[in-house]
Amino acid sequence: MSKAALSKSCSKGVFVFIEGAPYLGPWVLRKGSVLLVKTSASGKEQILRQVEPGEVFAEVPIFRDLAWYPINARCATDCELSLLPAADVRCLLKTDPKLGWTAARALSGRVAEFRDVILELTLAEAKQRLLRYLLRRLEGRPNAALGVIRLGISHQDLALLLGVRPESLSRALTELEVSGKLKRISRQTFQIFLKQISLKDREW
Amino acid sequence: MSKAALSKSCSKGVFVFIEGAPYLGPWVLRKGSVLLVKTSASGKEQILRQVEPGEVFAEVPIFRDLAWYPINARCATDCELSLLPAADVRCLLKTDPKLGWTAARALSGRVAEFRDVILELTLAEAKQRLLRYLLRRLEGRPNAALGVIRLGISHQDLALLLGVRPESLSRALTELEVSGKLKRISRQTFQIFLKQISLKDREW
DNA sequence: AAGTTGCCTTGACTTATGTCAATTCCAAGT
DNA sequence: ACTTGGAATTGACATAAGTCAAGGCAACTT
Repeated sequence: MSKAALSKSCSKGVFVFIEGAPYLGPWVLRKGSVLLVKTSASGKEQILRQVEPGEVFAEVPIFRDLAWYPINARCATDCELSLLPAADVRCLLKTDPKLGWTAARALSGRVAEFRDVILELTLAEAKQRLLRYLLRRLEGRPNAALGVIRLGISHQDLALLLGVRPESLSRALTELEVSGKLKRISRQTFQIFLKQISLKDREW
Repeated sequence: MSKAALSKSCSKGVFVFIEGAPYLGPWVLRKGSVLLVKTSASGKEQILRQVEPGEVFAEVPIFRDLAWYPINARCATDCELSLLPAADVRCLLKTDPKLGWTAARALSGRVAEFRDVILELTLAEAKQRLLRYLLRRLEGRPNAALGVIRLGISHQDLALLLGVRPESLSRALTELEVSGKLKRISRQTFQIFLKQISLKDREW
């Protein structure tokens, strides 16, 4: 498999690509955290996805034959990335037909993810969304019982991810702290008190 | 191609399948309108997609190996449907490797759709969402210039689709009528005055 | 035709979240 | 240790949308 992956380092705040830039291919995030952001004509922003190390992003245009990246990708932290050149990927997909099936599996996962984001946005309110985000972050970790989270993303960006204003996020955090569901250790670190979290907080 | 499609007729309001029911396979909508609905634990509902004739739905579980339908499918009107049995579809996908590629294309379209729904929900407010929905319905039609729309969906369901309460939809409609952007001909039919619609209404 | 039923609409009110300005906090650099 | 600038918080207020209750309209039944 001659995957000619092109490596790149980006520091915090830098855009890996912006909306409308020529589509070079999907990226693999090796280290750090990347945010996929859409900016509206009126200047509002929404973060569609927080990419974790090991994940692939910007793979959809491969299948839709788009010549441009449809969104912006900004580094939330210093990052290390690899570009998988579009031509190579397309070639690979043609030669090995089984990869089509693999791709379909991956994309169906993305559909499910986005479906959940939609439900989250419409069925839960801001405070609950924040709590559920923190819980999800806990689940992904090995020592989930401990209940300590390092955000790894600025409050501003987290607000965009949750679809609220930074001020609202700030208020939601203090409310959760007052109600005993979490404790702020530092701006980036929280302790979550799982015992104080009811089923209603976890469910839609 | 031995597609053993199983035909079925459903009348308005009937569920084609409900969340948690054993996964039989994807469906093709031949006639009518089907709504894919998620119900939250607290009883709130959100419509994820309005399926139009000719479209396939509930295909994601094929690729995710789900044994149950993850959402509800309700007929908004009397419908005619065909079931594509899961076993047959899986078999077909194995024998013809090119289909994996086709499936990936279809799924990437669904990802883009859902991405747009997320942006719509977070970047536009209710009145604008309604107007944009109506405009989208116009575009899909041959005589788009005419500017007349038949909803084909109850106001209640449209509200769920837009992620608002029926009352809010009602108010949004009257506001759009007052501002001269549309005229209610009947409860189901509207005339859209394209000249009165600014760029801002169309953009995010 | 009158009555019934199920939507849709309207009105009055509440609540969540947005907005904008003023601080305060914190971390990086001098 | 001090300075400084960006980020986070807080307060006061505005507004979109939700809630609940009442009324109206239209289609169907008898």
